[in-house]
Amino acid sequence: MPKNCNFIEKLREVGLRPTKQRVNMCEVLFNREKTFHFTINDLVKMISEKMNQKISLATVYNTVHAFEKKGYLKEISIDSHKSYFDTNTSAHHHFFDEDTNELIDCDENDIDPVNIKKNITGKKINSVEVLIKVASDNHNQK
Amino acid sequence: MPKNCNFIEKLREVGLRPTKQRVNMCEVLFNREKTFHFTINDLVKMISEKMNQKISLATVYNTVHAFEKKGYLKEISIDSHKSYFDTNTSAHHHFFDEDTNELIDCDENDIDPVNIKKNITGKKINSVEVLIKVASDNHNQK
DNA sequence: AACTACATTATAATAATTCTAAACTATTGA
DNA sequence: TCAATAGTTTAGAATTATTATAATGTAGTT
Ligand SMILES: [Mn+2]
Ligand SMILES: [Mn+2]
Ligand SMILES: [Zn+2]
Ligand SMILES: [Zn+2]
Repeated sequence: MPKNCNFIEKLREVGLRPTKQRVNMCEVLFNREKTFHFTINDLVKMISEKMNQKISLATVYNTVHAFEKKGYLKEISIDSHKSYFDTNTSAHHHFFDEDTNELIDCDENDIDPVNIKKNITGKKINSVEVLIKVASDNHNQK
Repeated sequence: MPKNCNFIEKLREVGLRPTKQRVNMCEVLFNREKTFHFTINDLVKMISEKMNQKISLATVYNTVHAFEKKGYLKEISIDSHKSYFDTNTSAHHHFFDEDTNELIDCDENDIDPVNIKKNITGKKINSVEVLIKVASDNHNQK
């Protein structure tokens, strides 16, 4: 999202009350050039630092889930026991760097579209996600 | 794995002591026709029932991780806060039925090989996993 | 301003997982 | 054969992530 979005408007549009906490979170999450990945704990720290005031952990959970439900955020699953969230809500794939535990977006050009030839009968495909685990070229095995 | 494997031998081969608990777990996990997916809690129940005696939760965790390290099991990540494990350790992809929370193996023929055109520089690809989330054809959205 | 619905908060509760340290067991080799 | 040793199991405590609770606060409406 571009700079100087009117987050109050944006929140109203999707039916979320523009409370101080939610607007703050919008600033931290969306008022930047590039999308990024974060954990809840990352986010709590970012908000506390940027806004220079405390925010309740429960509020961060609630608000992140509110944003997720409204399509502002996506949850990404990795072989870890943490939830990662993504401000890039378009359908895309990921590299996961096992050396650094970093989640990296695949570019459109990095990977060909996944071709599913046969689906489960009577079911609709809701999403297709590819996770490519990488590590340094050495003798590194997970 | 076929029936009547000598699990004691198998465990020794990979350097795991064939303790009573490990052999029991092998029976439950591998002495069957088809591979399957399970959570730790599933497994504790299965072992307790089949062996008709208690097993410590910590032992199940330890042993599952020991098996995972030795390549007997694979961990599968889903957008849930539970770990699923898989007795099918070959490289394969999954459907996840969001109606039933069931994890289903993709068949070789269900999906074309994933073509990665550009990898992260200096990194080796350790795994490529596709997760296809499906739900009943109705007005079901996650 | 007052009312109402919704949101935030601190804190407690729950759930999954890991840690601890004592008791136990498989393996080795005298 | 049997003690020594290294590795394993166990119950329970600790840790971590997440969710629930219920009191307090705030946004939107009249
Ligand atoms: Mn979640
Ligand atoms: Mn795990
Ligand atoms: Zn992403
Ligand atoms: Zn599988």
